[in-house]
Amino acid sequence: MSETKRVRTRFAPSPTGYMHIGNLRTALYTYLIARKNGGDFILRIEDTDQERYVEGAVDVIYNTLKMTGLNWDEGPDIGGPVGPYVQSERMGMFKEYALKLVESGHAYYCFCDKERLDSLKKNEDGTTAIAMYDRHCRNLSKEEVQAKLDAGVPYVIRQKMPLEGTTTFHDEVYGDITVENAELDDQILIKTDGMPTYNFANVVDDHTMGITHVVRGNEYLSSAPKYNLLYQAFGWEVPTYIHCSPVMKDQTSKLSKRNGDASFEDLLAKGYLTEAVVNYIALLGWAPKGEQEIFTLEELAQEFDISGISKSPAIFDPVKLKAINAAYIRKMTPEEFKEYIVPHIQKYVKRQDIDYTVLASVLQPRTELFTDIEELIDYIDELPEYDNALYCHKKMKTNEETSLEALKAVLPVLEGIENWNAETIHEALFGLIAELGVKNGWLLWPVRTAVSGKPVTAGGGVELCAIIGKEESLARIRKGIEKLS
RNA sequence: GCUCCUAUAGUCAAGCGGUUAAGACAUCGCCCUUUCACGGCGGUAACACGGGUUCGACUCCCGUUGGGAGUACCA
Repeated sequence: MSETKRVRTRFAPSPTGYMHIGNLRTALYTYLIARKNGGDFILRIEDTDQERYVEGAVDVIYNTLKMTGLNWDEGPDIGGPVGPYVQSERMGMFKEYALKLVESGHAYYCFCDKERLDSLKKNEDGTTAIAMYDRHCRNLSKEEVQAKLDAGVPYVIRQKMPLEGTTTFHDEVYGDITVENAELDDQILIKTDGMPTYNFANVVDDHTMGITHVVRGNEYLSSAPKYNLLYQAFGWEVPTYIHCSPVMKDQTSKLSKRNGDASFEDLLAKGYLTEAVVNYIALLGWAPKGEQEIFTLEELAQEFDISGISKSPAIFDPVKLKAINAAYIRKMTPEEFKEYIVPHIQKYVKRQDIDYTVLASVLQPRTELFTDIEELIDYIDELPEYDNALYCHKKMKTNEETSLEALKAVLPVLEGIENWNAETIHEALFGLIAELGVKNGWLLWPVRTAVSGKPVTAGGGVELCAIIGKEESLARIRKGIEKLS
């Protein structure tokens, strides 16, 4: 292992139409490892499966990575020294590499047809047999091979696995893993159509692109020994492997498209901030050294360490995501939050002549997701129907009588305010409180109730009045007085 | 079936043979307070089980059980 070799990582998604959270996490870790080490982050599109190709899927990949800030240094759109970066454009080279392996005795031609292969997978009694190729063509003589080739018999090229001994590979998160070579299937490298299988293309691509750290899901853990053998057969340096455990929906099932919460897009649609999502998934399967949990992407690039990646599957917890989202919202400046929330307020509130600044300020500490705000602002357009019982509050020492008294005292004071805003209202009402020598709640609770008609609101009486304006506030207080009389 | 991986509170997780077994989210209580939040303080809650190894195991080994993955001319 050369210490000075520049770190190069790659994210190699298949364009399947949406960005799975587990995939995005892999992309994030891949990116972070490159950045942490001052290396290159490469994007390679693995589109060799024409059947699964989805229109526009590549854009989803681009857009997601851009939005989350996972900027790539080389990729299909920006090029780079080891292109092309789209696998389907690299097809020409693989067969040559496979032929080299045939020559060196690490691979061989196989002429078995599908029928014969299928028959191997079933026992005479119909039960499923060991799903391994029986190596029928492994020992054909040069002449036999040539004869079949000349006759134009379709073939594949298979990897020739050692029959005995063991193969050990090293993974940065799982450590050394050893398997019996006898367990390894003589996997297909080149298909009948001359195209490489994923397993083969991946190794060749990673090597020719100079990838030093391979980050991927741990579903590849079992194929890693085969990869290693391939690298060795070519005489190539084996990259550093980092296998990540899956992201789960619950104890037994993976996060899936069906659940509607598996993709990055879905999360955004639910109201989550991209920074919060990135922050959360970083934590899902990785633990920072210290106790800080809220990180910007730049901070993550500093803090990230492979040793913090965990081995067991992690369950995606929307509640924790929500808490992190809330932390991001509280971290915004009041101006940022206002800018962010006003468009959402306008989805639910028709009136335009309200004090958005005060409204935003009372909403900010109470908003975890912007989709939560609807019921916090539903009193603005019109006063909800409410029962006089709402005026009774034990702790505030209020009841219908005291409330009537309070509202009657409040009305003229508010009427007298020229410049209607939160400060002047506060000043006026607290002046009245001092004058009457009553508890804050005794006066303010009825105001809040009369103005909102709700038992729970974002903001107190002063803020509510400021938000809905003088005219509307006075009208609602008069209505309250009327109801209580 | 076979092979590989994995196992600390409800969840994410720290821990690398000797700890009062961190922290965060959730939950509960208190304080603050014009409601609810926010904020502050505190509480409940975990080493899956059984064998070893060791003076000593959450930590190492072996099983069992639970969970995940692989076993394609898909990626």
